[in-house]
Amino acid sequence: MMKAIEIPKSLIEETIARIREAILSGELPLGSKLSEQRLADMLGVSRSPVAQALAILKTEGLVEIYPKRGSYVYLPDARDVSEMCEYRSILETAALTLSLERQKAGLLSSLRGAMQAMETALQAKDLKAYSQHDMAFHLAFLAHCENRRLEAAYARTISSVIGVRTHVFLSGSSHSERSMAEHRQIFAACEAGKAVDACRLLKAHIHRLDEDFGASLGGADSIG
Amino acid sequence: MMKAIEIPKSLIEETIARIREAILSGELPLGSKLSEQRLADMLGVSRSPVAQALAILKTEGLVEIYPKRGSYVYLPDARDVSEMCEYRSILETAALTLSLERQKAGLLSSLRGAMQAMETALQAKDLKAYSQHDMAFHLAFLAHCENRRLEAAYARTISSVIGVRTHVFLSGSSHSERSMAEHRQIFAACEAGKAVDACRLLKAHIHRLDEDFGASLGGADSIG
DNA sequence: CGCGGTAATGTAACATGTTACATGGCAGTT
DNA sequence: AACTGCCATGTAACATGTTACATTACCGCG
Repeated sequence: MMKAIEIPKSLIEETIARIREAILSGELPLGSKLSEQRLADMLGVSRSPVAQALAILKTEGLVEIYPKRGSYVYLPDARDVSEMCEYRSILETAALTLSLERQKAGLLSSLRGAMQAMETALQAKDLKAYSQHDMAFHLAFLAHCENRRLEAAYARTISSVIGVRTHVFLSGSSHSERSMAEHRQIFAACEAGKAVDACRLLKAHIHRLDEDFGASLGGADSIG
Repeated sequence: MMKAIEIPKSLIEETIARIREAILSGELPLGSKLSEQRLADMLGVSRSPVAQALAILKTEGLVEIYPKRGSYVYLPDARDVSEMCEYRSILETAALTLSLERQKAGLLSSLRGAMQAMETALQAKDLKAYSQHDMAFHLAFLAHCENRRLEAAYARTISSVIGVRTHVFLSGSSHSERSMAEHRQIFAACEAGKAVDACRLLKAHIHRLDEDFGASLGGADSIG
């Protein structure tokens, strides 16, 4: 049987993905200037798809646009990060509660898989892999909550969190062992069906980024 | 003292606002086809700003884009509306809780103002005004929660809710008196500082749209 | 030395031209 | 009548040209 030929994504989608990736990986540092023309040249496309991509990334909070002057990678201050974490924890605890009600078995199975991968990565000291599976752990709540709007909203907001986390990682203010322990606790609460406890733990866990970001500001004035 | 001259908004912003308004008012019915060219002609602009506007409206969930084929006003089914309401109630109850913690006095004052305006509009049987002040009531929670991300997320999501509500209004399945009573209850709970009760009432109130939408589907097959 | 004006440059906003894709109808074949 | 492929049309994706705005540096003048 022949396989369907793969339809190439639109240039805009591709451009969005590339720029987002560059920001999340730290290749385009927080606060750095983005010229449509330069980005277009780098990616080998014209300015149109770049302009549209930046407009979309703005709605994700990853890019700030100053009309006629230029665009910049977002540069959160402590308050921004704080609000970001609070918002994220609102979405994620809601998703946790719903998925525990609606797809508990599937949720636990996904969480278990992510946790095992995290343990492995931690022992191998592979921080990148750890980070990916950490993300998978959190995405599991969204994948099983049976609300596509909530899932989409989370996807839209999580990018900027990852961007901050990359920055924190690069500045060396992260604590993987504690993080791992917290994930284990959250999982245990979910398994026991204690939604309220799980939410409390999850909220505290998410707000840890706040502290780490503060530490990264104090430790090294790497931003700006 | 001279007043600052007003800077004309960008065409894109203006285009977004116009198209959004047309959808929310029912001028462009749910599910109807949108041609970039026709919209550009109607608004007297070129296709570029229209294309960008549609891309943004897509992220708000107001428009669906099928590559190379055309764009359409969103056409939610019962499940979509259900998820929309659930998502909205997640954001709004979170905002209620936060604003009660952080700016209780300001919140109560805004709520009171909105409620009085609603009463007046109800007595005058001015449904349009009622609807606007109803919206102001709900926005008060967001305005006082001190989390700009949450506020922005709400702004992005509320459009599609309004679009559905317009449809419900037009099909005559709305119940303003009951709505008014619910707002009074929510306000009372807030005033008493009973956040949990207020959230429960608010959630039920928001999900009322669900029922009304169902009724509008059954009563008249006006969609599609 | 400070100030006002101006010119140069970078930038995106916007318009428009070109291309490729999706669709529907129609004709030709059986 | 049914099926097949072609063509006409509508559509947006993308590229590029043009314009207007914002910022900066500089220069001449007080």
